[in-house]
Amino acid sequence: MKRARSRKGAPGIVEVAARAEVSIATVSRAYNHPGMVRAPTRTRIERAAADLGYIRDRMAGTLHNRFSGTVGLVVPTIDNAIFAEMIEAFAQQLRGHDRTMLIAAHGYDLSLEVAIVRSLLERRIDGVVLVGFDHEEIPLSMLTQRDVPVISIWNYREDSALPCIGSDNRQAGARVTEHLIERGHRDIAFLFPEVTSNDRARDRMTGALDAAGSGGLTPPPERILTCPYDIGEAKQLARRLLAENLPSAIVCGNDIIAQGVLYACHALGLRVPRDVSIVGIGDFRGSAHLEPGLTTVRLPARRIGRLAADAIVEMSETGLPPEPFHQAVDFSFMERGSTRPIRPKA
Amino acid sequence: MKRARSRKGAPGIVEVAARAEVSIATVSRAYNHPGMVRAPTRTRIERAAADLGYIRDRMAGTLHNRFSGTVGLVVPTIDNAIFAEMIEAFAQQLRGHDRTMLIAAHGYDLSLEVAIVRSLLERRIDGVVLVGFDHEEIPLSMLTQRDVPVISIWNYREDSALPCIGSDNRQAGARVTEHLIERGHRDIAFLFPEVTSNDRARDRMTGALDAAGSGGLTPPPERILTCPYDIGEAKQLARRLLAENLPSAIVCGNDIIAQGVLYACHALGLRVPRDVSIVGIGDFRGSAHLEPGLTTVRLPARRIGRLAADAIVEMSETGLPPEPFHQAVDFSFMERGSTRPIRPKA
DNA sequence: CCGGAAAATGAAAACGTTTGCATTATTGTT
DNA sequence: AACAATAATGCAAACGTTTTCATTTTCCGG
Repeated sequence: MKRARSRKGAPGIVEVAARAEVSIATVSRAYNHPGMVRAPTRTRIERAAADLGYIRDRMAGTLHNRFSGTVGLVVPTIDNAIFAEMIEAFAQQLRGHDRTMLIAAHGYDLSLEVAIVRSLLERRIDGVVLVGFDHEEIPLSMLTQRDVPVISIWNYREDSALPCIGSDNRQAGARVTEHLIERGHRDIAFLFPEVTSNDRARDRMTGALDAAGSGGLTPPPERILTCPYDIGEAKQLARRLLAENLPSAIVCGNDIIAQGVLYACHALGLRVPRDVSIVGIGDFRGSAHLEPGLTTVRLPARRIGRLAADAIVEMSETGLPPEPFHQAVDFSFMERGSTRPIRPKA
Repeated sequence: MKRARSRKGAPGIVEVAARAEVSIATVSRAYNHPGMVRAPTRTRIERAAADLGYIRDRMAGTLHNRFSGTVGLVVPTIDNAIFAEMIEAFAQQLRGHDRTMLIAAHGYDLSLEVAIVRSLLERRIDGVVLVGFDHEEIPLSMLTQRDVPVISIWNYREDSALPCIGSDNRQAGARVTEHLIERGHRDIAFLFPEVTSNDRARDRMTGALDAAGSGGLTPPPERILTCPYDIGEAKQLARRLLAENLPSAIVCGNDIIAQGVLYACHALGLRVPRDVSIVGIGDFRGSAHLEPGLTTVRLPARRIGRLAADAIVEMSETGLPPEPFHQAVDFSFMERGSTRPIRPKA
């Protein structure tokens, strides 16, 4: 049984107006268009508000305005090193714009996204940021029907239907693979997460495999493995792979998998990079400090978060698509200790 | 210049009511008290709503109700392995209660908390969850003045002023230290994060040092170091410590520091646990899979998140303090490969 | 088939703001 | 000092719901 709490000591705009001896309209303006009210009046109002401990009710305002000052962020998961970085940067940048973040995770279950977007819409968000390009049709149409700005982040495609801010994951996958090929590696294994309904992983894998092809390599099926996003499971999978038939190098779909693989090497007494080279993708916090440091590609998570915040706020204010519509944010290749050149076997 | 977007195709309750040929009151009831409207009517309404693509505006309802269905979570940072786990569990559990999470991070700057709490209050949250016990007076009083439920999570004290759900960090600190002492370690170094305005770290350190004292140890000042929450910096700090004057064991304030220390050992060619034992606190994702596995204390992050969600929702519904007011959630000691017993030097 | 109780529905008044329009105060100009 | 022009303020009508109270409909036993 719900019991409504009494609105004990919460003064409203009316109380402030009374105390400052002005109308509520003036109080409202003092907050929303400070330039419109004379300095002395404003001071009186500020004083009154402070005395009373007034906190305005933005929800009430939202009713009249078109804007709630709240932006939705929908991610696969919060509990992920590199998303977390992006999320934090996004939230912080939003605060700078006097906006608040509503966040929800769907755990890679796209069908959950519709419920989530719906719930966001019920809260009258000013915009939504989604991760990647794989989405169901319904949530997208719900958003466009209501003219709520949407952007896709993390991945980049020059021809995406949604405005996007992110790195080209195909290139990232290609980059690390090329690095290995350039160094003379020919027997390369590929460990990627499940790619269904995950365009980032899919693009990375495509990029990696294409690069292999361009390098004259055709990795046999047993060299292409699906691996969960989890250090422990990656480690276990890698142990089997490494024990059976050691490749000369391993391309990992992300740094977490790479970390698992590296630990598997430690556990098996294999030396990295002497016995096997490892590359990751992402450059998670800590990847640089592994022993040896992980060769990987740095995805600028914080930058993407900040840019996304700026873009979605601007879109909600102008009502226009962002400029540029497709924004590629550069990644950088980080060569560290986990890879080394090999002489091709004669 | 702001340009208000037109409310293009967004039907309101009025449109639904018209199409279903009932009054708006009935539509409202169909959503909020389904039992109150006859099945055929309800079906007509649902049909109409679906046809129109109606999404209710909870903000408008909030105006009349006391509740917004939104709960605030204020954390030091989102970008932290173990908080992220808690956050995700919290958000998920909230969704189960048909609530949404507003989250904000203050980056260990408590003075920011007041701005954050204020901003939450402006959004009419139904409750706030804070991390730990170190808080400024103002945000707390703002909350109590408005009768907004608050709970503190993560840490536990049987006499805290705020209701709390968390583990006893003093005990956690003591537990890992005792483990080392029991195994014969006498020269123990302590690496803890800055403890000002961080009661969790402070309690862990207190616990660790107390345990040392009870074990007859009085660690000299050069064995007690302050270490940032960062793998790289911890690694660097540890390199110096280990090179100068090797202790037989190291107690780390959290698993991130422990990870840095472990990498420092690898880098220096020290074998763990042969040359030095390491313990952490937290049991972050991945700590089990390090080589060697990290001996640590598992703090049940997800459980805390879930319990917190349940508690804050219940408080907002009943208006009563939670039961129990002080909830200790057990941690478990995880003995793994990073520690070993030593024979005391004769 | 009726009367009365119970259940379902409707009409209208909130909720706390913002803003268009009307009104009043303040300038600056001769 | 008087007048227009302009700036500051107030009044009252939104905004999209929920809920109270009154009214109508349904249900049921006689």
